[in-house]
Amino acid sequence: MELIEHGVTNLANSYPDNSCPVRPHKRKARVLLTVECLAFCFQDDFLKILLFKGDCKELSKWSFAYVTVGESESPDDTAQRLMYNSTGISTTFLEQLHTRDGVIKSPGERVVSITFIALLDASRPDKSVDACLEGHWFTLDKMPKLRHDQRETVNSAINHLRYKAALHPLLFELLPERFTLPQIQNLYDSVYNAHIDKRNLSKRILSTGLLIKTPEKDKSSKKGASYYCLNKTLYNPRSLSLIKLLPNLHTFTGR
Amino acid sequence: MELIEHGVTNLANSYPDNSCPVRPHKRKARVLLTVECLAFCFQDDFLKILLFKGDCKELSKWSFAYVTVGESESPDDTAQRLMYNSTGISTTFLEQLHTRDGVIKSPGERVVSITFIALLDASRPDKSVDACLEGHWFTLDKMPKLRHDQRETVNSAINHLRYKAALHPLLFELLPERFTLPQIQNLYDSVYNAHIDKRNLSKRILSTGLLIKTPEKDKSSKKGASYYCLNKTLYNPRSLSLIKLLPNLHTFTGR
DNA sequence: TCAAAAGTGTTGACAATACACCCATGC
DNA sequence: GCATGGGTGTATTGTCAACACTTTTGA
Repeated sequence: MELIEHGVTNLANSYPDNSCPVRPHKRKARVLLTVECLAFCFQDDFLKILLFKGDCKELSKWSFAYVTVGESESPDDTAQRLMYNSTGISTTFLEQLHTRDGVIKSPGERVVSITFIALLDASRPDKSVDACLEGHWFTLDKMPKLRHDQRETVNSAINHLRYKAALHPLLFELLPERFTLPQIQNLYDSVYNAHIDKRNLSKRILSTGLLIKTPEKDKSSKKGASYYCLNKTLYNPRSLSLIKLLPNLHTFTGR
Repeated sequence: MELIEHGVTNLANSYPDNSCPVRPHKRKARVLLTVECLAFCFQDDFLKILLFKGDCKELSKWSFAYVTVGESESPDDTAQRLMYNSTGISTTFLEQLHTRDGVIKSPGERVVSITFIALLDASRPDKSVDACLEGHWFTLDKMPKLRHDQRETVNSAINHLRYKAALHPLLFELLPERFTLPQIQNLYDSVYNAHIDKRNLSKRILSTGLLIKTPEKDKSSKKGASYYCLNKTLYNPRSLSLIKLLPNLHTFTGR
C-alpha cells in the first residue's frame, strides 16, 4: 500500500493553487493511534462485555479495553494483542466499527482511535487470565458506570452486534467448539433480550446447513442435549453469508 | 473524548510489567492521517464513480480522491472538504468504510488512511467544477486502470453499496431533489447491473411511504413521469430504516 | 394513428409465525 | 413414576416474485 502521501503532494503540484481537487490542508495532522476493543463473550448463559476498572483519574468508573498502537504493528495486530493480553483468548472475530478523533491535548498529542468489536469464545483461554485482575465480564443489564462518553460507544456496538447477527450467522463466534441447541437458544435470547420461539429458531439455524450434529450429548441435563459443531467448509467468519436469522428485522436501524 | 493516552499509561502503571492487560507497546506510533473517498453519483442513467488522473509517478493510472487530514480538522470534515473541493458538491451522505494502515516509508512517515464512501447528488454542484479538470466520473464497466491496490478498495466499496442499498433506502442520496419512478428504476438497474421488475420495485419503494408524489411531471417523455420527492419527516440518512428493497438477498455477503 | 414510455393488479409459491405435545433420562 | 428439559410438526398467515395489458400523449 504504497499510496498516499506522495500521491497527494504530486497531484497537488500539478494544479494551480486554488483549484486542485485534492490539495492538502495547510498543515498535516500527525496523530497518536489507539485501538479500543468492545469485547463480548457468552458466559453462564448470558452475553457479557469486558470492562476494566478505572485509572487514578476516575477510580470509580469503568472502561472498555484500549491501548496505543505500537510503532511496528498494524491496528489489527494491536487489537489482537490487546485482546490476548487482557483475556488470554485468541480472538477469532475482530471487526472495525469506526475510527474517531479524540481531543487535541497539546500540539502533537492528537489522538485518533480505531474501535473494534471482538467476539470471544470464553471457554478457551490459551493462557491463564489470573494476571488480568482488573478486567471483568458484565452482563448488559449490570454494567457499571462508564467513563466519559463510552456509554454511547458501547450502545452502538451492541446495536451493531444485534443488527449484524440478525442477518448473518455471527454468534457462533461466541460459542465453544461444540455446543447444544439450548445453548444457542440462550445465546440469542440473551443477545436480543427476548424469548425467541425455540422451534422456529432451531428451524432457522439448522436450515442453514452450517451445523453438524455430533453423536455426543451434554449430560448435564436429564435427557441430554446433542452437541453440534460448525461445518467449517461452509462457515467462514471472514465472509458471512446473508441469512435472515431473526424475525422483525424492521426494529433495527442500520449502522 | 478525553480518554485515551493517559488512561493507558496510568492503568499500565498499576500492573506488574508483564501482566497488564492494556500495557502499551514499546514505542507508540505517530502517524500521518489521510482520508480517501470513493464517491458515487448517478448521471445519464448510470452509477458512476469519481476518479482522478494519475500523478507523475504513474501517469497512466487513475486513483480515487484522497488527501491528508489537516492539523485542525476532523477526518469527517476532511472528507467533506475533499468532496467539495473536487466536485463542487456538498455531500449529504458520507460513511466510513474502514481504516487501514499504509507502509512505513521512513521513521515518522507511517500513513494511516480512513476510507469513506460518498454518495453525491450530481445535479447540484454548489460551485463550478471547471477547476477540477482531472476528475472524471466513470461508469463501473468503463473504469480505467487504477493505481496500486486501489481496485480492491473500489470493489469492496461497490459491494458495500450494493449490500447496504438492498436493505436500506440509501440510493435516494444519489438522486436530485425531485425524481421519477423510471429514474429510480434506472438507478437500481445500474447499481445492481440487472433488470429489476418495475412493478415490484415501485411497489416496494412506494410501500415504504418515503416518497411523496408531486403534481408535476417530467415532460421529456411522451406520457410524462410524475415527480416524487422524499418525505423528510420519515427519511433520515443518519438512521436508515431496515427495509428489504431487493429480492435475492442471499447473493450478497456481509461487509 | 402510431409509437414510446408510464403506470398499474392478480395469482401462485414459498416462507415465516404461532402454537403444544411427546420423549428420554436421572433421581 | 415423576419431574426436568430436549426435541419435534402443522396449520395459518403473510410476503415475494412472476407476469401483461392499458393509458397517455407527442409526433
